[in-house]
Amino acid sequence: MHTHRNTLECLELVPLFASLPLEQRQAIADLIVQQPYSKGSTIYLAGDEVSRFLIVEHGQIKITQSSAAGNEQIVRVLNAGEFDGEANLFGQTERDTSATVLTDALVCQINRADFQRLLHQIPEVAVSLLNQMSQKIAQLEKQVTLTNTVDVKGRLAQYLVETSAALHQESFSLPLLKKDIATYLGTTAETVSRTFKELVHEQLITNKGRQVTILDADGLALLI
Amino acid sequence: MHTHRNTLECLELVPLFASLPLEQRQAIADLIVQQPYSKGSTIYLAGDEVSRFLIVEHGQIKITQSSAAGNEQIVRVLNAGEFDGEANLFGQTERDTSATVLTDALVCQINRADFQRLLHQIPEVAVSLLNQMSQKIAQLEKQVTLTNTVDVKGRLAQYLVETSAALHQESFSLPLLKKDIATYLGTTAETVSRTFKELVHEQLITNKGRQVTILDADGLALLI
DNA sequence: CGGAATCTTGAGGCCCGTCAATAACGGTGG
DNA sequence: CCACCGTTATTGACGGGCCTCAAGATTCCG
Repeated sequence: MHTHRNTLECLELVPLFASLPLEQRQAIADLIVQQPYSKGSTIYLAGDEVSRFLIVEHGQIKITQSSAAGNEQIVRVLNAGEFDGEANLFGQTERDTSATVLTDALVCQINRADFQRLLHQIPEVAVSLLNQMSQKIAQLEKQVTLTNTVDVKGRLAQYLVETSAALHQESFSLPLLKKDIATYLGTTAETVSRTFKELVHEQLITNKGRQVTILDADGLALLI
Repeated sequence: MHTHRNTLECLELVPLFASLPLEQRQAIADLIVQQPYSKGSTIYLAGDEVSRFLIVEHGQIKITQSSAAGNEQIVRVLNAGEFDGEANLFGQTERDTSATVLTDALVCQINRADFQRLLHQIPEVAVSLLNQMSQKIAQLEKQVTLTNTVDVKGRLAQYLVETSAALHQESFSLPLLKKDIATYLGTTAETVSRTFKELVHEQLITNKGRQVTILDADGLALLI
């Protein structure tokens, strides 16, 4: 038995399917399994054989990858409406990343075979997915360039501006722990702590605990 | 007038289209325009309005991105059979990267409208493209993790192993200038030079000019 | 052959990673 | 409500990897 109304809601907030006519969305909704995850739980680990496509209905999920030395690196953070697992719809069945739940989350999942059928039956889904994936590629390329050419202060500035934009407010609560911000930026918690202090001292932001306010977005942009 | 046989050849060596039946490949071949580029020439620059999908038939092309400070960063190198420009088939019409020809190259191009039509007419093309793009995403994620968690020596080791594998030989001529290897690895020419010396000293490789021979692939892998 | 680009080598300094210890938080149970 | 504990954050000292600057050597190519 599917909880039909709920899975439809999930589809509606996802850009990937939002443009489809209702009839097609309903057909897709029947393929979806909803699953809640609580904060701190693991959705999958690197090496797992998981061939499901997943969409975040609400909550936040971090996707991490570990180096041979065992260092954890955050590859990206999924927010509501974002998806993961497209690589596992094709050849690759084994995950090379892990997914951990940052805040209580609701996740919609479609299994590999169903999704494959969907791609062939509804070309618009494939085109829409291509569109989303091309954006993801562009964003990853920017991230590569950023970490290779900009110092930690600039990367933190970039992260704060970006986060502020995503939340549509210049005063906000950090969605990640500072130690997670550190691995996302390719640095350490100590350096992040010191860099926050610098930015505060230069009156570009205020920061008390997890609360951040952007005072001078232009000044931050100059650091990037 | 199309040079029918030539454009077909281009399709055949590209994984993106290789699995299609001949009839469909011929239809696609009619949409393709072939263009030769000479070493050092520019295919497009960041900011250009280029809405063409391009496939490398032979030769090498480097895709670069510049930071605000003006530092050039190599995002990736296209070899024969690889493609670029998928982001410009959808919303984004303006390039945010530049493409420069490393060795004399032959490039097949399809314009945006034709390719869009193709995606809707032949679902296999869309699925195949999704597959390729998902691999690109996985590779970019690995690169992000690598540059963030591994030191220059490890990154150079990784680059050499990867290049050796791509060329199917353990003794080869570097496809990139060392200064380009530097920007690809997110470091400087000086550091690359010193690191080569280290690897030679540790008898993991030999290196005379542009010529490199891998002596101990396992030893290199330990550095990653 | 000659000029330009690339590569190498050295010296010096700074960013940032590591180690270590303390402080501040945040959730839990009495 | 507060005491308690584990987690997270801060701060300092120190060292090392790598960037910068500068000069010379080598290669590339017309």
